[in-house]
Amino acid sequence: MKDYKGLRLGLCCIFRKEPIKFRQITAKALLQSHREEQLLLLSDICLHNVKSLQKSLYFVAENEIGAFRILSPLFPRLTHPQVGYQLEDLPDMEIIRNGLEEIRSFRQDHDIRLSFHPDQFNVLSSYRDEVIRNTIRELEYQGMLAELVGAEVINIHTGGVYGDKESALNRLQKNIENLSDPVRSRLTLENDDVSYSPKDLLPVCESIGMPMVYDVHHHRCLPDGLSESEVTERVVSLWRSLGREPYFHISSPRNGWGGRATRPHADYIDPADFPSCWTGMTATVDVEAKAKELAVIKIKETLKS
DNA sequence: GCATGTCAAGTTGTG
DNA sequence: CACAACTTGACATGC
Repeated sequence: MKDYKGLRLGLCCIFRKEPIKFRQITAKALLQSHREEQLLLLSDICLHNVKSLQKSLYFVAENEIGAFRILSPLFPRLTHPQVGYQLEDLPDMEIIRNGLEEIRSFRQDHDIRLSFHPDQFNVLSSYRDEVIRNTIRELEYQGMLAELVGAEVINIHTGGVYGDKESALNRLQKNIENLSDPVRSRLTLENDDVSYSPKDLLPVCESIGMPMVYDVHHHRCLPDGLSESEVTERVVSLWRSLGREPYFHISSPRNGWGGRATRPHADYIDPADFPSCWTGMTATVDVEAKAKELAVIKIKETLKS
């Protein structure tokens, strides 16, 4: 049984070199077939993706990577209004469920931290009922999956401001209260690079006991007067007060810090971008870099020396 | 084979 | 005002 003390690095969703692929399908493609055929196709893809997730965890364990972010469309189009489905509808449902259970126990035995990061369409601060409804449906799907595979975190961004941040944050809090327990207990808020900084989110998170995922790259794109070590300290005590391990994100800009286009992610992490106050800490750091597993392994080596 | 356009969904900032 | 960016890629189509 692996037990991570100190920094635990996380891999996000997919691989660059390692031959582990996830399959996809669009609603448009599905709509060309009848329901029975759709479900056969979807079953194939879901089964393939569950096997790929198993392989991902084997790779992660072998390379002493401590966390893995599961890509959102693991079960593609599950909540789509026209072609959506339930696990029970899939012909291979039993093998799929067994696969998910195997993932859950492997994760536990190897102390691998699993997370979800729902897409940008999930906005709990929206003033539109339809957006909220769709968001909740998607979050509930990810919550159900999180239960099945033993994932601990469902991390989202706050979303829009709509010209009035305070009202938006109030709507966010109200909508969070109405989530089911599997979702609410896993939900985390991440600071973004255009609207919500740690200074905006920390008071909310601290008041409702919601952990905050600290993305230091976003913080550098959207400075708020708080220093990185100040934010780190508050984020850490927030997670610890909930008895959980803190969660950070790191990435490097593809085009350097000088120009305007700092947002796109680079292939690797520049060690100089890694906050010095994080080293030696017991925490998880997801590595958001385009070279994926290669970037995680590389920064891991660098941090060791 | 390989290059290219398309994919459910929201919001913001840029050109 | 259209479009890219966001965590980004995979797939279908056409040459």
